[in-house]
Amino acid sequence: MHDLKWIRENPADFDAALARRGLPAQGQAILQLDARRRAAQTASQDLLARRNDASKQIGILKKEGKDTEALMAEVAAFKDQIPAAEEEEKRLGAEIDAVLGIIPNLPAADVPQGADENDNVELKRWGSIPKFDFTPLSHDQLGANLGLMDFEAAAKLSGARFVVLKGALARLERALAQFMLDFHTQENGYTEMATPVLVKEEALYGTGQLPKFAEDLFRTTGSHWLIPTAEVTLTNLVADSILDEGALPIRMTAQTACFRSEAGSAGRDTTGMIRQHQFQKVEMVSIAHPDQSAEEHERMTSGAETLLERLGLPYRRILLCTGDMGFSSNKTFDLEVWLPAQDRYREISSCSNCGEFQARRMKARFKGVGDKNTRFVHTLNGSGLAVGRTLIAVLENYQQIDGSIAIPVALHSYMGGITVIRP
RNA sequence: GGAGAGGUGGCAGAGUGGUCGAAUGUACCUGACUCGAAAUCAGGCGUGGGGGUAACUCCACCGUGGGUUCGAAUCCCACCCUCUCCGCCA
Repeated sequence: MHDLKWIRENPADFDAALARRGLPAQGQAILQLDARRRAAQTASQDLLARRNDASKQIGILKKEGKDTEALMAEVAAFKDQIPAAEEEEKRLGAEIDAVLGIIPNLPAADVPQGADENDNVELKRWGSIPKFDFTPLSHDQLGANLGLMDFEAAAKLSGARFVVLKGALARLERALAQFMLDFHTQENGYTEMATPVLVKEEALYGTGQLPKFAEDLFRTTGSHWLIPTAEVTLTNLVADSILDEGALPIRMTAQTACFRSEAGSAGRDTTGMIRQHQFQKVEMVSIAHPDQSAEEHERMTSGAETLLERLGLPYRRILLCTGDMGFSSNKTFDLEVWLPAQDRYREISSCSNCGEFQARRMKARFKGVGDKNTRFVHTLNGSGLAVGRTLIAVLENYQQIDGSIAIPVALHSYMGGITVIRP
């Protein structure tokens, strides 16, 4: 959500930033609506003020035992205008909200201009790409050969884009999540949280998934929606609050199942575990002071990188261009892990600074000691990491010629003595 | 699911139709006293929005949404949430 006041004062900057996102100018249209809304507000408030004043007089007169007939008649004369005036104000307000609610965050100044992922900028690479003296298999082939990854069983239960893991692979998924959580909580300053995965519409509005991206989500027949990421629950924990400045930054992490309809992804990544309707993810969320959010963004991304490094998985860091960034983000780093069978890097983490965009939508503010006004916090979120994709990366990068998987040393203590998963 | 109680400012807690955005206490901030602190005293102390260069002023908000009324924290209706007891249950 954007600041109307700011748009009023900087309509050209607003439109220029929208243009960077490939969107048409909307400043003028918004400001016209805004002017109409404020006029309606003034009109309706004027009526209310007159009514309040008259009512107060009536109260005083009655107390003095005087006649109030004349005044009451006077109020009645304009009172019936009030509902219409309020209605008009409400209608225009809703109209503005509808327009503003689907405008994405504006890109930060240092985000490169671009149309799509081809214009993203690679910032760094870590690790050496493993060389195999055999043809490396894909994770789903490896999993099937091990007899521990079953897409047909999942299809029987749930249809396409689900998986059943078994034995050591189920254990590996659990080990990875636990390894990640232990790092975040013990070394990275995050507090572990366990949150619902079913949420109300308001929460999804707060983080920006709604109203625009309803088709990407699953919803219940009741009024709940399934979260596509724990970013939704963790970030919305500070919704409708005024935090003490000293409490910032607030760092939270959670492992949850994530649910995505993958509408519009038909035909992409149809085999294997890359793109599932349900997957485990460890998420990091930071609620930061505006002055420190850039620093926090770097810190968060580094944390995700550390996990990949400890797992010995080659990756690169990408700075997303304006055309590839998510709706709520003003700057996003993606981490992409090397997948030998695909012979390319694939996204395994996305770390975004949303600035005050989400905070405005969910009214998450802070106040310093002695400050007169509240300010909006900055919200950041990042995967640390997508557990399913990390499992894929471990399988493919640590595969051996006999089809066995060597377990990265960092996971040994989590695997109950298993150091190699054999067919 | 059944029965009952309740949702008021950071917290506690008054307020059942009228100068109530809301007593009082506490916490917090400022000042006085003090070498300093405590105690004490005085003042201040919610959020969002409109108008105004400003001083300032207006509107809304007492769980949420409707309604009654000249006027609603207070009355009526619906919903949500919390607590207690009963039933069921991972």
